[in-house]
Amino acid sequence: MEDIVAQVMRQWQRVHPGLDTAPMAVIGRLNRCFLLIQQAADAPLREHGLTRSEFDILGALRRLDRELTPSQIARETFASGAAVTKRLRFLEERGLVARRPDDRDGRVSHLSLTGQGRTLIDRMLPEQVDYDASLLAGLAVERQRELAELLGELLLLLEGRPGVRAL
Amino acid sequence: MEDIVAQVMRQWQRVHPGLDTAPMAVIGRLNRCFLLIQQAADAPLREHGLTRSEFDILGALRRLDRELTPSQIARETFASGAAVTKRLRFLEERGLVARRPDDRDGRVSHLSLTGQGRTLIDRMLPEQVDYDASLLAGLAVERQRELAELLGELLLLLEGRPGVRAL
DNA sequence: AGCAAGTGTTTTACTTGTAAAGTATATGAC
DNA sequence: GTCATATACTTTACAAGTAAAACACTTGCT
Repeated sequence: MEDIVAQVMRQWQRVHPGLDTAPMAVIGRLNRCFLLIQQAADAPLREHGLTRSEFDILGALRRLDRELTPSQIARETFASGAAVTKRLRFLEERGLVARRPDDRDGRVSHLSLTGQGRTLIDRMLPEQVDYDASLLAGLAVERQRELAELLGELLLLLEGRPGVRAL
Repeated sequence: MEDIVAQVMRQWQRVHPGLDTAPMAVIGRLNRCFLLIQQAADAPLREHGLTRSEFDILGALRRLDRELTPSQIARETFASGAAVTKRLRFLEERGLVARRPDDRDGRVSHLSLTGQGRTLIDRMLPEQVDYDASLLAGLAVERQRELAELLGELLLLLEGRPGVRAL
């Protein structure tokens, strides 16, 4: 049986016989897997009234286990400053994060999880991981490991480019 | 050297020692690879004044090599009908696709590439494939093949779910 | 024929994200 | 001290997508 990307590659071969479609086999599939996974995995978040991006902010605050400034959050979650501003407003209004001014630098503020925020992320995270695991469940564990390793190689490569960096 | 997702996994391990972070190794990396690739690969499209989604419509018309209705385009490009309507308006205004009414069914129209549209996609496609190839170039060909195969397995699995289907 | 139900497409109202400009504060040269 | 420049963050104006409603037409039942 053939996946949708293999079908698309064959269609291209028919109209452009000379074309080397090999890169599509990786990148097309990666795109398609991403979209299907995202669609599936965002559903449980919606039930808690959060978008993926908001969840990522709570996650960053929890896993780094300390206060973060808006720009640190932007870097950690690979988001623009403007996007972080909006999300923090929402998370503050919902009482999930709290803001504290910096003592020395008036431009900066520090965000932390409230009790409620921490409770929420600690409930959601295992849910999310389990859900992710269920999406992969049809793949043998050894295949999952191979896939993780190959994606790690690729990611390291892509991170080497001009692109964004963490922390 | 460690990729960003491996770092995040270690951070989670520190604050939640019991947590099985293995699913993140696949899904987190897949997400991150997707975002970096998208960011990189969309740049050449912008130079031609197209978004990825508009490019996908031209691509579908080219590779299927026949007229398509808006709903066929929606299915082929995994987009909502509303999104397709907007994109077709833009592509028509730019003279890249042409619309023709159906003889028998007044609700339906048929879209085809104009000469200009076909010239554009035939120029862009090899560019895009080459660009994709360059993103993967740091990975040995054999590793690329393995990655494509594993992603194909995963994709087949994910397509089996309730989700969207092609053609 | 006439109407209920279904299908194909577009429109509307809204959400989310971005780039660029704007605001406020800090830093270093003089 | 004060000014130019840099930094941190927010606001604004806009782009692009969606879900649900609206619209237009077709189909099949009677």
